[in-house]
Amino acid sequence: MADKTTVAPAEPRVTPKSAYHHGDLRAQLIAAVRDLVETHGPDGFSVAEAARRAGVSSAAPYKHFKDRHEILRGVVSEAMDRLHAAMRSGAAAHATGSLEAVAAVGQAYVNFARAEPGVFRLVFGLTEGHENAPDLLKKGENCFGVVVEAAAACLELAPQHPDVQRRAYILWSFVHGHSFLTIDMKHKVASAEVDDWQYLMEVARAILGPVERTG
Amino acid sequence: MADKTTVAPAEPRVTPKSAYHHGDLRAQLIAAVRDLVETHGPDGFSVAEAARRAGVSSAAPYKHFKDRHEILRGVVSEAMDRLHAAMRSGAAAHATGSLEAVAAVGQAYVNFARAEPGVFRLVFGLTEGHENAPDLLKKGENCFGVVVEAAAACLELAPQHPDVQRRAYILWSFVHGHSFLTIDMKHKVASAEVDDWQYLMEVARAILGPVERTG
DNA sequence: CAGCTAAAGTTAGCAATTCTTACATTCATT
DNA sequence: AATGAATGTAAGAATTGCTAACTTTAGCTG
Repeated sequence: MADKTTVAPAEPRVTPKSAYHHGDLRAQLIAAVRDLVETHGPDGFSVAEAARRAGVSSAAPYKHFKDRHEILRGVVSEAMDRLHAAMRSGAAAHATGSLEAVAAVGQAYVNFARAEPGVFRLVFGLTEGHENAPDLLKKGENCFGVVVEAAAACLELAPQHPDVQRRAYILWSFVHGHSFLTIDMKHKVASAEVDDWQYLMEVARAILGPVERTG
Repeated sequence: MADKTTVAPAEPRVTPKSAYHHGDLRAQLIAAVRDLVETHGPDGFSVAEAARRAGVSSAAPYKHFKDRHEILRGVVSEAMDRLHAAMRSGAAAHATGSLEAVAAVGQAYVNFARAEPGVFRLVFGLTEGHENAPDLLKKGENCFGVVVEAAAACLELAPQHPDVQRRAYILWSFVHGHSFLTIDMKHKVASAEVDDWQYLMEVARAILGPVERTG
């Protein structure tokens, strides 16, 4: 029944010839939910309100999504695609192997969190969506892969090297935590956007700088 | 009206003489909600279910809490007290000024997240509770204060020193991010608890180690 | 082009939830 | 004992998640 809809068509036929009943409701619902999550918080969202915004009845969404969680997963999936793209283009804006490239990946991450705190929180706060969604897990790992690649280039080691993996994870942890703390309680120390770059460079230098073997 | 109940009595008269109508419902509701949040996820909680578990009618909770958000805030407040205590006792278990003391604070943080992922997520994922709750903000800053103190002792500087603040924030970001990533997607790199200490020490060393002035 | 099928939408409705209002009970103090 | 405030219940309004049954339209086929 609703098996193929789980993964999402990804490309909604771009332009449906003559506007179905509605057009393509799926994308519009995801957009509406994204907006709701952003303005009213991750829990201040309802399928009914999303349907209302899309101009359809409250039962229509269930033709496209199994349940409310699947809609949220759709939002998360779309958001992760954008996050991934932002991270990649952040890295690409600097010389391969430079600390700046690493910092830029982190900056893209933080920028995303700042720009869409509600969605960001949803992406990483979704609990019951993650288990049944291997595609989301993979997208998460792809994002981590961008960090790994930048770190590997910086250390001039293979991405599979455990030292690279470990350091990349440390960097990711910092950026992830910084993003959350920033949007959560906008701590004084990390209030201004200007500070981000300084922080990111400092941490990248501290973690990737002098290679000291552990163990 | 519901002003004094915001902060919570903290000690509920210990043992009410002959069991009021109920005993002390407030603490029991918080406990029930904490359990629900832990088992069914942060969103899988309902006032009705909590009341059911406490053996009272579904309207009873509203005599103690203004609305469902205030109950959650109660859970968060209680959880932050425990987190704060754990962090302090973690630091106290090691020599003042040692890197181990810093790492132990982080370890306590991570342990909490692992032990109560649902509550942990609730504490830092609560959106509509934070604005109207300056006491929660303060408790959060108190937790940060533990990190600052440990870092200050380690660097032999005053806690107010900007260098201390900045480095403490970086450490906190890492631990915070690591905690989230661990419970979110239990990334392979950070699966075993044994790794925590190694990570924490490595980061503490990298951040607090050689004092290099920035700017 | 008629006609069939499946997709995509609607209306109606159930069960559950949040929160309010009005009422009942019990504690604690005088 | 009697009263006032705290604490509970019962009942109900509004909203939501989701299902069932029905209708419309798109797109294919003969």
